[in-house]
Amino acid sequence: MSEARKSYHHGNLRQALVEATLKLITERGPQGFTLAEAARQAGVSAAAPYRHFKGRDELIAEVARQGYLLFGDLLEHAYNEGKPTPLAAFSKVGRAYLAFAKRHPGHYIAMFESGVSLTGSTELAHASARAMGVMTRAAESLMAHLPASQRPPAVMVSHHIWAMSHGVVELFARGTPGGRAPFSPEDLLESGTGIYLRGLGIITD
Amino acid sequence: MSEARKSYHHGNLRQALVEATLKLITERGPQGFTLAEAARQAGVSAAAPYRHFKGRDELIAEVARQGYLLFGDLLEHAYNEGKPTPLAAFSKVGRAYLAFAKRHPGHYIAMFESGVSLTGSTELAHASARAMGVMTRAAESLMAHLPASQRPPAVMVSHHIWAMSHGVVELFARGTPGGRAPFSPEDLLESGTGIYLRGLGIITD
DNA sequence: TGTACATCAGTGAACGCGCGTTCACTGATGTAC
DNA sequence: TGTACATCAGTGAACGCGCGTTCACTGATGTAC
Repeated sequence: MSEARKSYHHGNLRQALVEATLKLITERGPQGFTLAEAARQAGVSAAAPYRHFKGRDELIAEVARQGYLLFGDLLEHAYNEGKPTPLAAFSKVGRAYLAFAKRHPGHYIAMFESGVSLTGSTELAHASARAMGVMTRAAESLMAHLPASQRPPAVMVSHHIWAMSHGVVELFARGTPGGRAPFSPEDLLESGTGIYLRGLGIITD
Repeated sequence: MSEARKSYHHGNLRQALVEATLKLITERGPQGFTLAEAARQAGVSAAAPYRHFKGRDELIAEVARQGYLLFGDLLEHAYNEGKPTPLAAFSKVGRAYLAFAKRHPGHYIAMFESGVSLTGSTELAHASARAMGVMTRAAESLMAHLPASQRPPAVMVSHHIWAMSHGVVELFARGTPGGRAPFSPEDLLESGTGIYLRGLGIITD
């Protein structure tokens, strides 16, 4: 990290700033990050970032954008077009959600806790919509064989799952409030969605 | 707000600072709050808060503490010792959770989004544990008549519900990410917990 | 292949700002006698 | 009831700090001919 540059030009400052931001956000939270500190970590003067970003907010938005892209990719990969079975694929998506939050906390925080506005940028909105679309598709194929009368809208189901996943991440996978929980985040999410799916009539035993 | 004081002494500066903090947190987020601004809103010099709090963090912790107390009271009241039925009481608790987050956003943010540490203060930890205890008791009485073999631990169930509630609040009841949702937060939480309870075997139809 | 020149991506100094915190102080209040 | 005095809860000035941002600048790179 922050090797002394050989040349006057950095080479890839834009991405270096993104990575410094990830590190800072992970260590100090969404507000502990400053443009000046990111520049410092990239081994560059405080004015340099302005060659690549309009300002602080645009840098965070870029981090969030990259986060949504990666998130979408991981969810797509986990879903794998619903193979081998819709239920197995759905479970994998849930696990992928939690794994993403744990392995990429900086991205997760930029996406969901930084106050970044999805309406601010078309690309951001698009990246976000794609990721959420995977969850909705997973819910849809899961319910394909339920009688229409007892089949709630797929978007609603994906929102339920999203809410529970996000709640587990925020309350139990991070440092603070629920910290002393007797169950791991993974167990909680797995058991929670299990009960939920039984309620939907998708699991019966 | 911030009436000119008549006297040299404020009278109730401590609580006035708490209220200014609530207002600031609500309007600008947990980090948009500053001690200096809170003092200004209370009509007092920037040094005055130090007569009542050691510093910024202690003021936020006090706001969180009051929040947990109020939260606990509201949940207790909603639960009402499980009357008229455990199921009805449980539903009321869920609605009370969401109502609290909406009606007292400043408290909610201080409690769950400010990074305040529960281990920092015994009183805080106690107030928090009491509020969560209500949810666990509600889950317990709800499951009292389930056969032991298919009855998950009450703490686990209350964590599931807590996670889903928190997720709904963060994603759909606040400004940003899920903003454009086709369902209200209330509907989402109601339908989500309904499906979950069916999965538990508490609702059957 | 060489050269002139435009453009790009940095620098470093400077700015104004608001914050958190400390300090010696002073006005107001409460209490002992 | 009056007075002396201790304590409490404010003031206001000052500090050091780091931030975001702008600006004229300069070294490095790319390109037309």
